[in-house]
Formats: sequence, structure tokens, C-alpha cells
Amino acid sequence: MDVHRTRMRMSAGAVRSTTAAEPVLRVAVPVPIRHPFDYLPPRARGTPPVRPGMRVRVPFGRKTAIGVVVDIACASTVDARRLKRVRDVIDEEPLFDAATLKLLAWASGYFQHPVGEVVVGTLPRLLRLGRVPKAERSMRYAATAAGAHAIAEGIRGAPVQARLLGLMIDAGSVPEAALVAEHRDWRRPLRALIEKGWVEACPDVPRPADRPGPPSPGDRADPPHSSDRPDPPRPADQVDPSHPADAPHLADRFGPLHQAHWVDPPSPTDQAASAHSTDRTDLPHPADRFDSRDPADRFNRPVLNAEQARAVEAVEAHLGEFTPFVLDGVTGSGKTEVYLRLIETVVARGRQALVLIPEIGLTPQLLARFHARLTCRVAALHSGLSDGERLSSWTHARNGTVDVLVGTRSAVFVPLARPGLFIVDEEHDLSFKQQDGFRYSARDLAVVRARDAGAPVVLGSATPSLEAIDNVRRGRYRRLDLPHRAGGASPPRIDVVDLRSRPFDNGLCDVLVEALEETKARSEQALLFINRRGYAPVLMCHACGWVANCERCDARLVFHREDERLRCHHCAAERPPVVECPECGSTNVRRLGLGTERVARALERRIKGLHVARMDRDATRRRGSLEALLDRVHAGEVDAVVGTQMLAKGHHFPNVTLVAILDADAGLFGIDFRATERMAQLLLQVAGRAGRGDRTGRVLLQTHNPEHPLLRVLVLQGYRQFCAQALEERRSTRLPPFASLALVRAEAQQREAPQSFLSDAEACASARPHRGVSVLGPVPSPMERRAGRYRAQLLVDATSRGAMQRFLPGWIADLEALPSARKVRWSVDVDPQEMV
DNA sequence: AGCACGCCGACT
DNA sequence: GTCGGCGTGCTC
Repeated sequence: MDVHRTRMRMSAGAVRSTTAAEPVLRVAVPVPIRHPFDYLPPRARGTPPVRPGMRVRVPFGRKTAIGVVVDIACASTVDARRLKRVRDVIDEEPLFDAATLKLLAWASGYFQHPVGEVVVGTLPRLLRLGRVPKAERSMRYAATAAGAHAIAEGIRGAPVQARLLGLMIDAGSVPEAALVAEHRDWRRPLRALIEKGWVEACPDVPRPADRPGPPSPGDRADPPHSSDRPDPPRPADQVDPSHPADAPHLADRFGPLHQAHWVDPPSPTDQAASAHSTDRTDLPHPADRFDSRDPADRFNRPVLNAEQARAVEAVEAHLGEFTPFVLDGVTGSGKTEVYLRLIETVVARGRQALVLIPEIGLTPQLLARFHARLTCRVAALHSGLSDGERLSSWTHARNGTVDVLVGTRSAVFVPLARPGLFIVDEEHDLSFKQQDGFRYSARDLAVVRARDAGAPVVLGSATPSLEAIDNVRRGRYRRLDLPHRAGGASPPRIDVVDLRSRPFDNGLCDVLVEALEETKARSEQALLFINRRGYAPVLMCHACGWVANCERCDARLVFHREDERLRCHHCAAERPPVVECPECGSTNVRRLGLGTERVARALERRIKGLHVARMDRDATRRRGSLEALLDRVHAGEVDAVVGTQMLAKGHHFPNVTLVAILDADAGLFGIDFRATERMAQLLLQVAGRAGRGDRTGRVLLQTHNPEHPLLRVLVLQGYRQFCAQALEERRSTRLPPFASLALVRAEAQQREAPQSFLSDAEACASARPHRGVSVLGPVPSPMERRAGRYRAQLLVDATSRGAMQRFLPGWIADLEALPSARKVRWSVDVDPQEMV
């Protein structure tokens, strides 16, 4: 009691002693609370003022926390006596520029996730822990005459040194980022090379901007409009630059944002460049002086075909303004080359490109291609990096010491010093939507970011999402077509094989077996796709019908033959296989259904001498095993690959001419309304692996439902027609993109808790009716029990995103106050991609 | 989330 | 008498 009173007195004293003008810092603290916390500025002792985007250490509860200043206000709604003071300021310059802060605030509001977790949670770990990024000065390295001499003589006993030196001789000079890509542990061999005098370093200098271009972050005054009834943020895939609601909205959440931006110390070339030069060739990059050869012939740039050239031109015509493009290019049509050309142009104009790629093991290959083709500085950001590497890429992107950032979804939050182009490769891919915690869509955020930066955004895919196609139809996005495969290869022939009353064994029908034999005879390769790993998905007693179920999930245990285990694919459960039925004691326990293991095995037995490889999560779990497998396929040591989804993900198999979809029915009758769209995309992505190079491919599609209307449209008329039809269906059933959905999920140990919480939530929704918003449920999740927890969900259906965004904030505030909310773990998923 | 407070049961 | 269970409330 005494302590309390003392503290009150001290606080009151503090208030009296401060001037009325003392500002209030709004700080995002990494806790699951949906608002920033107000603090007084630190005891100023000649320190520069705190600006938005800086990290601060603050007393928080009984501990101290690291947060980010998101706004500075002149007053607080919190009682002045309760305001604490910022302990210290970590950054001398803001970590985040205004544009990135605005993006984070928008994302927090749109996806209904607490600000602190969004703003702090998306930082690299070392920055979250308070590390101050050193001014990264990137270097380039070039071989000296002695180095060239040494490599001519041959370097023995130091293969990595020889490789790095070779790289420098080939490219003239090489940035650090390229060395990282070449060899993980590059510093030591490089130091050795420098000590021997074979290599020398020169500082890398940012390419100067040569034209005004789009406004850089922080240049704009926010907010551009004000209204008494603020429009809610709108989704990326419906962004309309002309719509007032698409203007920035930070003020609605945090009040006006102060300007915050940084610039690199201007290099001497900067002024000269902006004064008189628009052409990159009369503006040598400082590092180019290191190059011994002419830049034009240094890199092997393939000749663009007419469509590629048209696509490049179309985007280039809109550099410096927000224009969304859908690059609709069939597999093998050379989308990557289009990206590379655009990146070259943007970088030559002194701007940066952000390239988002799906989360797959393909990053190294793609990066290698970027490094091989681009002379500029490329950094990567993906799950395979160490904390230090992440920090380094982040800092380089922020400081502008790299020109290109290639990364998976979280890279969409990395600040860029000079953004000029955004690319989302394989735009349809699910991995752009985070499926837990902060459930954002990196693809949609890339569009929002491009809009704010005044830059084009290119969404590339062989199978664009229905959302993207609908936006093209509405005239919001421009479509760029690459309908032809590069090199003139013809598209594969698709044959639907009616499985009904046809010889069929372990997933292989007679037609397929014949086709496989022919393929092998021609020394070509085949891919067989089945979307289930393991040997058999069901273990059943033939005597009594008992089935091996997981004890903690509503799921079957899958038999894995390779290591003789039963596994649950939804939790960590695992046990030895059942020999004797626990119900009736019969030993007649059968393995039913097909998985990759079983198909691979059956294939080896059926066709003598066929070399079969398996490509699924089990076969590629170990680090490097995917690469090893791909090497074997490329070396021709494998005749057929049996695999899951993984097969569909952009691997290049030039010698594959036959692709088989073993069970096309699996995707036809899913519970999720997106199931058929997914199936179509998967099917075309897998089919796209067939017939590269000069050989035509063949796709065999095994089904028991050859008459299925959507399957027929897809096969006979193609993906576009399929999408047109699917969109019509979505329109008539009022599903996205003709409606906006959000899903509230809840789970608990007790069966009733999620249901009763969601019933209360439903009651809250009825108590605050909103036009165009209805709430459906609660219903148990498709798999009610998972990992020992019961799950249920509630669907919010709104006629528009605006309606959804007007409804959610108030309703979610109500839910937080519900007593029943404390008994469950719950989360909101705006624009859910999977209803599970 | 993390942490403290507080109010009930089984122990040295 | 006290150690510890987890329900409730709060963090500027």
C-alpha cells in the first residue's frame, strides 16, 4: 500500500515537472494485445529526438521489453500518471521507413493481428533481441594478376579457393552475396586468397538513382485524405489505385505518421547521375571498373521470344507507377528470364527489386540462376539461413547495399531503400499465406506495397489464382501472356484414362504400364504423381473391420513400409505396425490404399530393370537429399520418379516425357470449395514437367470419373476455360472472389469449450448486426480432434471486403472480453485459403 | 505472451 | 501452519 502511494506521488511529480508539449510515443510491444502502448520520451540529454521506426527499450509490466515506435502523438488517452518513460533508444536512425511501417500497420489491421507481434515479430531475431546492425558495407572481390596466374598453373589442395577464384575470373568481379551462394563458409578461403595476394577487395557502392522515379518511402505526406467515416483497408487483390479507399490508412489506426526515412551517404556519382544521364551505359557502376571484359558479352543473356519481349516492354513502360501485372506463362515459357530483364532495367535505374518465391527447396537453384545472370548485388532471405545471415540480408536491403532481395513470404516485410519492382513468382502457391499465428498473405501484401511505393508488381504463374484472373477480368490487373514454351517445344498431350473396369494393380493401369515401358525403351524419364506418402494409408482387420486410428486425432495411421512404422500424418504419433487385430485377435490385417512407397515398389516389380526413385517428404527429409535425388535424375540414373506435391514445384526435368496423375479423383470431391481449383493447378503444374526441350510430352490422367464436368473442361478446353467456369460457379454460390470470408478457429482439450466459445461469438455477432455480414456456425472442424485437441470453427461471410473490415474490429474486441474465450485457443483467419 | 495475485486442497 | 494448483486480470 505504501509502495503504491509512493509510486503515485512520484508519477504525479513527474507530470508536473514536464512541459505540456512533451510528446507521447506509441510503441508496438511484442505481446498479443491489439494496440500500441504509450510512453513518455526518454530523459533527454542532448540526444536526437525519437522518431517512428526506431526501437526502444521500455518498462513493460515487471519486465523490460523491446518495442518499435510506430507513432508520436501529442497526447495519450491513458491517464498521464500511468505513463512510463522509455528506458533507452536503441537505434540512431529508424529501422523502418514510413512506408514499411505503414505496410505493417495495414497488415495488422487487415489480417486482425496484434500490432506488436506484426511489427516486432517480423524482424530478424537478432534485431528483436536488440542487436544494432552495423553499417553493412558490402565488398566486391576480383582476382589479381597473380591470382590469374595461379589459377592458370592449377591450384591443388584448395578446391573451394580455386572455385571462388574461378568465379572472380569469369565474372570480372564478384559481390559478397555471390560468394555466399557459391559456398556457405566462404570467408575463410577468401581470406586465404587475399593473404596470398591473389584476390583484392574493393568497396561496393550503391548504384545511383538516375531519375526521379517513384517517390521514395517517406517522401509523401500522409494521410492524403481524411473522412469522418474512414474506409476500411481493402485487400491487395482488389486494390484499385483510383479508389479513395485504397489510399493509405495509417492515420485511422495510429494517427498521422511522421516522416521517417534514411538515405545512404550520397556518393559523388549521385549528383552527376541525376544531372545528366538516363542510360546505364554512360554511367559506369564503380565496381564495373573492376571488370576486365565488356559487360555485354560477360553474361549469357538468352534471346527473348516475341512474347517475352512484349511482356518486358509492357512492364518497363510502367516503371515508376503502381501497375499490377499477371504474368500468365505456361511452364517452360521463360518467366524467369522476363523477371531477370525487368530486374536489370530497374537496377540500372538505381532501384531495388523484391522477388518473392514459394517456400520450397528450390531457393538455391533459383539464386544460382540469379547470380549467374545478374551483375548486381543479390541477397536472399529464406528458412535455410542462420540468424546472422538473415540480419545481413535484411540490413543490406534496408540500406540499399543490395539491389535485389529474393526471399520467401516473410521477405515482403523487409524495408527497401529504393523500391522499384515487386515480383511474386508462382503467385498461386499456398505458401504465400502464413497458416498460423499472423496469418498474412505475402502475395496480397506485395501488391499493397507496390501501390504504396508507386511501382509495378508482377504476379507470375502458369496457373494463376482465380483471384488474379478475376482482377484481370475486372480490369484491375493487366495480363501478360507467355503462351509458348521457350525453344518451341509443344505442349504435352493429355490423355484421360478411364479406370472403370480396366486392369489395375497398385495404382498402375495397363495403359500406364505400357507407356512407362515405351518411355524407358526410348531412354526417357517418367514422373508419377500421387498425393500421399507412406505405403498404405489404411490398416484394416479383414476379419472384423477394425482400423488403426490415431489416438489423438480423427485420422488413420499410415503404414510406412521402409521403416516398418505406423504414423499419424497430423501429429507426432508413431508406433510399430499391428500384426494382430486388437479387437478380434485375427492376424489377417490388411494394408489398404496407395502411397508413394507402395507405388514405387509395385513399379519396380512390374517392370524389370526400371530404376525408380521416390520424392516425398520422407525421402527428402535429410538435408541435401533432395539435391542428391535431383542430381540422380539429371544424370539419368533414374527412369521413373514417384512423388507427392513436391513434383509439381518447378524442378526442371529436361528428359521427362511422361507424367502420370495416379489419382485425379482425390481433388475432385474435397470438402474445401477451393479443392477443384487446387487440383487443376496441381495437375497442370505436374503436367508442365513433361516434354521440355525438343520432345513432346504425354500426360496420363487416371480417374474413375472421366465425365466430371470440371475435369472435362480442364482437359478439353484448358485452364482458362476451367477458370472461367469455376469463377461463374463462385459467382452464383457467392464465394470468393465474389465474397469475403474470415474464419474463427478455436481449440481446447475439452470437447465443449470451442463450441461454446464460438456460440457466444455468434451471439455477439447477432448483437451487432452489420449490413452484408453473416456468421455461419459454429461447426466442428473437418478433423475435429487433432493432436489431442478438439477444434471447431465459425465462418464469417461478407458481401465485400469493406463490409468484412467494418465488422471485424468491434466484433473481435467483443470476443476478447468473453469469459468462454479464456478456455480455448482461438484465432482469426482473414481470407482463409484452407478451411481445415 | 508472461507474470502476479488470490483463493482453495494435501502435505512437511 | 505452508506449498502449489490454475482461474483472473493487467501490461502504457
